[in-house]
Amino acid sequence: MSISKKYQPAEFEDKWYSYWLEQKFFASVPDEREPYTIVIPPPNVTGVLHMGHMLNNTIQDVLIRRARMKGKNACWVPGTDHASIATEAKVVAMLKEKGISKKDLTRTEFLEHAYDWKNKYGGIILEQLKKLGASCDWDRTAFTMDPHMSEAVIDTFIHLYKKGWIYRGVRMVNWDPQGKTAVSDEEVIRKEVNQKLYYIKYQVVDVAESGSPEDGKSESGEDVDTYNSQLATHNYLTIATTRPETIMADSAICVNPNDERYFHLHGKSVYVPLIGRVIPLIQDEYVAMDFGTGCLKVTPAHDLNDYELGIKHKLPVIDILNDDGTLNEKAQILVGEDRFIARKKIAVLLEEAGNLEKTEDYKSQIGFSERTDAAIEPKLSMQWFCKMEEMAKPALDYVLNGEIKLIPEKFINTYRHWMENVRDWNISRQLWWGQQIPAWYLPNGDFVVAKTVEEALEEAKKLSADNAQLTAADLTQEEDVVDTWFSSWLWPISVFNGIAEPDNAEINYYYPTNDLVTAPEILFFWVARMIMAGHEWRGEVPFKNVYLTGIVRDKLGRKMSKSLGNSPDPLDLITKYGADGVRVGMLLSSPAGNDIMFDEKDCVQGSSFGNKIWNAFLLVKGWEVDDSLEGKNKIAITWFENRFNQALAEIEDDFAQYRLSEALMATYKLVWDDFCAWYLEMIKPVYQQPIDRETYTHTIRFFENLLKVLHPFTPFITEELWHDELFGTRDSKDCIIVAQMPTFGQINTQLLADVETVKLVVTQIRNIRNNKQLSPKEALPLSVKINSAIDYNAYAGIITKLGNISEFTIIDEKLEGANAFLAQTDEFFIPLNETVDVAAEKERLEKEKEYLLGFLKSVDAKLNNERFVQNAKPEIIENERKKKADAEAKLAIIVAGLVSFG
RNA sequence: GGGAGUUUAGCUCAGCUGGUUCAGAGCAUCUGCCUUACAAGCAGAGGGUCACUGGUUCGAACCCAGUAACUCCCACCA
Repeated sequence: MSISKKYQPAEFEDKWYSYWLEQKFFASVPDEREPYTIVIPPPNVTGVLHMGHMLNNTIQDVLIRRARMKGKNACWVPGTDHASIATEAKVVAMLKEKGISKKDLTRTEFLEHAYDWKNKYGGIILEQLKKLGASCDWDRTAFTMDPHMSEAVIDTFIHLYKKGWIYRGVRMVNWDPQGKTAVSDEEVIRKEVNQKLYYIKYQVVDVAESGSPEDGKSESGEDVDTYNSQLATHNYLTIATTRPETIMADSAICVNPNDERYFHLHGKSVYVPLIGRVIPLIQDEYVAMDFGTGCLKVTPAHDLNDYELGIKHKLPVIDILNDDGTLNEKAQILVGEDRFIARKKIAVLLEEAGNLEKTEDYKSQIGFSERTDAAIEPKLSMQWFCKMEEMAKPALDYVLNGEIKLIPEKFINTYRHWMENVRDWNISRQLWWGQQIPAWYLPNGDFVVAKTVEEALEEAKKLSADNAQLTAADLTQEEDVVDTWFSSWLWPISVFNGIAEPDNAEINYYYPTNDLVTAPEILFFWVARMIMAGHEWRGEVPFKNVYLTGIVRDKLGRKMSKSLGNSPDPLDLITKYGADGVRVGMLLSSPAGNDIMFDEKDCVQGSSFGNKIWNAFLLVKGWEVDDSLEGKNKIAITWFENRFNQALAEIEDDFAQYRLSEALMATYKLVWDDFCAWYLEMIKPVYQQPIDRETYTHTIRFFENLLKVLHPFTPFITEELWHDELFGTRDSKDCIIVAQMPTFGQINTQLLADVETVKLVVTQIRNIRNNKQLSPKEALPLSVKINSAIDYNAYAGIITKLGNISEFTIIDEKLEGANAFLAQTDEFFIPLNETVDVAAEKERLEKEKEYLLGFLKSVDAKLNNERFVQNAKPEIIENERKKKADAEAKLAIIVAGLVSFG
C-alpha cells in the first residue's frame, strides 16, 4: 500500500468507514462474551447534526470502541425519536407551503404525509453521524414509532391504566396555541420578557343602584351605559395586570383581608370594564399587599393561581380563548382577535373609556413552548395523566444507593430534589403524529382502555349490560396521542423488544445497558423516566452509569444556537480538520458535566496531532534494517516500555473515572512527548543509515500499541496506518477496530526517575547552547562528577546523541573554568573555548545557595517543631528528613563550588 | 424566592486522604532555529496574591464561616 506523504484525512476516512460496515464490525449478536451496551439518545428524526450531538456521540463512540477492543461484545444501538410536536409542526408548515391545511385532511391522510416526510428527511442525522465515525450497529436502527416500539407504548399505557396509575382529569395545562396541544411542565421554557403592567380601574358597584351585586351573578353587559355614566363620579379600585385582554374572563377581584386600604370595600362588587359584567370583591391572603395595587383580578380560566383561587372561592370559569389563542364569543368584544393583538387593542379601548390609569414597564418570566417557541397559555382541559409518586420512589433509590452512578456526582442533588417533588405527568398531546391513546369512548360518554377496538368492545360489554348491543362502529377512539417521552422512556427496553417479549434472548443479554451519555437538560424528562420504566417493567436499572455532558458554548460562553448563528456546521469542520481532528478537538476540553467552551482552534490542535502521528509513521517507515548491526538502544527501549506501562495505567484509571479528556491528554503526551520527542530521537539512526533489527522490532511493536491506545479517539488514522506493510502483512479482516487493547505490565520507577534526570541533563546542555548562541550542529565536550547513584555509563549514549556531545567523560574532580550545571546532585561541566564569566557564575551559585538555605530553614522549622513531630504521620516526617538531607548534599556541592572561586 | 454549582497562568482545565524542593498540563505568548519525519514542526523561556476576609491546624489551593462575582436548576407574585 502506498502511503501519502502528507496527512490528508479526507483521503481515507470514508474508505475505512465503509470497510468497517462491510465487514460488519459494528454489528453485535448475543454470544458468550460479556456485553457492553449503549443506547443512543435518539435525536429528532427530522433533526440536523449540531455541536451538541457531535460531543455526545464522540464520547459514546470512544466508550464503545474501547469496550470492543477490550474484548467485550460491544453494542451501540442507534435510532431516532419521532418528536411529535416538533415533527408535526414541521409537517404542518410543509403542507401549508403546498397550500394544504391540516384541517382539511383526515388523520390517515395527514399521517401519510407525515410518513412521506419522515422517509424523505428522517435519518439525515444518522448519516451525518457516520461521518464522525460513530460505530453504531446500524442493523438495529430503531425509530420510536416502529410498529413494535409503538406496541410497547400502547401496552405500557394499558398496563399502567390497569394499575390505576393513569387517569383522566380536567387540569390547567400548558397550552401551546401554535402547536395546538398541551405540553408538559418540563417542555416550558421560562424567559424574562419586557412587558407592560397595565393599571386598570374597576368601577365599584353602588349598592343602592344595582340589585344584588354581592352575589356576583350579574353576567351580562346590560348596564354598560349606567356604568359608564357612573365612572366619573363613583368609587373605583385599580388592579395591575400584564394581561388586560383577559379582563373579560374575570370572575372576581381579590384583595388581602388584612389590607386596610380595602376594608371599606369588603362585600362590594365591581364592574368589569368595557363589558360591565358585575363581579364580586373577595378576600384571600394569597394576594400580596406590596405588589402592584394590592388588588388582583381573578381569571380562573387563564391563570393557574387564579384557577386555584377560583376553586377555593367557588368562582365561575369563563374561558374566552380558542385553541389557537384567539378570543372567542365569550369575550364579547374583540372576538376573533389574537391574544397579543387583542392586548394592544384593549389597551386603546380602556384608555378611551377612561379605565386605564397608567402603564409601567415591567419584566417578568413568561413560559414558552420548547418546541414551537410560542408563549404558553394556561388552559383548562381534559387530559390524561400518569401518577408519578410510586414510580419516583424506587427510581430515586437506585441513584441514592449507587446502583446507578451519575457522572459527575453533583447531579445527584438536583435529581433528588426533582424526584422528591415530582408532579403527575400530563401524557396526552392533541396531535396526530404519535401513538394514539388506546381509549375508546362509548356513545354514553363512558370509556374503556384496550389494545384493539374488538377488545374495547368486550370491555365495554363487561362494563354494563346496557352495552350488549354495541358494535365496533359505535366506539370512537381517543383522538390524542401520548407525549413523546412516553415512548422514549421505554427506549432501552423496547429497542430489544423487551416489553412484548420480556424474556427474549436479546433483552436478557443486553439489558441493563452499561453507559448512557446524555445532556443534563433531559435528566428528568428522559433519564429519570427511563429509570422508572426500567424498574416497572424489569425490576432493574436500565443502565449503570449516566455520563452527563455539558452544553456546547462558543468561546464567549454563549450557548450555540441556530438563532445566534454562532454554531459551526459540524460537517464543515470534519471536511476542514478531519473527523479525527474534530473528535480530538471536542474531547480535549470537555470534562463531564462542565459546559464546553468550543473554539475552532481546538480542532486545529486535533488535526495537528494527526499530522504528528502521520509523520512519526513516515520516519519509521523510511528506515532500513541491517541485521548485522548490534542493538545499541536497550536502555531507550526499556525506558519506553516502562513509560508506556506507566501511561497506560494512568489512562486506565482516567477511563475508570470517566475522565475522558484527561485520558486523551495522557495519550496525547505519551505519543507526542515520550514517543516522538524523546524515544524516536534517542533511537533514530543518522540520516540514511540503517537501523538494527532489535530496535526496529521493538519500535514497530511500540507503534502498534500506541495506535491501539489511540484508536478510540482517532479511529480513522489509526486504521489507515494499521494496514500499512510496516506492521507486517495483515489479513484484510485484521483491523485495529477489533484488535485487543494492550494491557500494562511492571513499572520500574527507579529507571523512570533516572531517565528524568538524564532528560534534565540534555535540557541543560541545550540551554547552555541557547544562551551562548551555539549551533546545535556543533558538538560539545561534557564531563560529569557523579554524586548520585545513577550509572551514567548506561546513559552516555543517550546524552551524547541528544545533547550532541563530542566526548563524554566521568571525572572525580571539578573542572575549573568550564560552564557548569547541576542535575539533581550530579555536577556537569562543559569546557568552552572562552573565559568563563566568573562573576556571573558566582552570582548564580549564590542565588542557588540562598534558595537552599531558605528551604532548609523551612524544613528545619518543621522538624524542630515538637507538635509536627508528634502529630504528623511517620512517612511525612521521614520525607521531611530526606528533603533535608538532599538539600544539604546539594548545598555542600554549591558551597564547594563557591570556595573554588575563592 | 428556594436549591445546587463554579471561581487556580492570557484561554480551557488538573490538582484524588490537608504534608514531596516556593502550585501542574495543553493551548496561546516570547526568543532562537526552514537541524533530511513533521513550520500542522524543533529547541528553549517567561507567566499565578489559588476570588476576598476571617477561622481551625504544627501545616490550608484543599477543611469551616462569612463576603463578592458568575452559571445552572426549581418556583404562580398578578
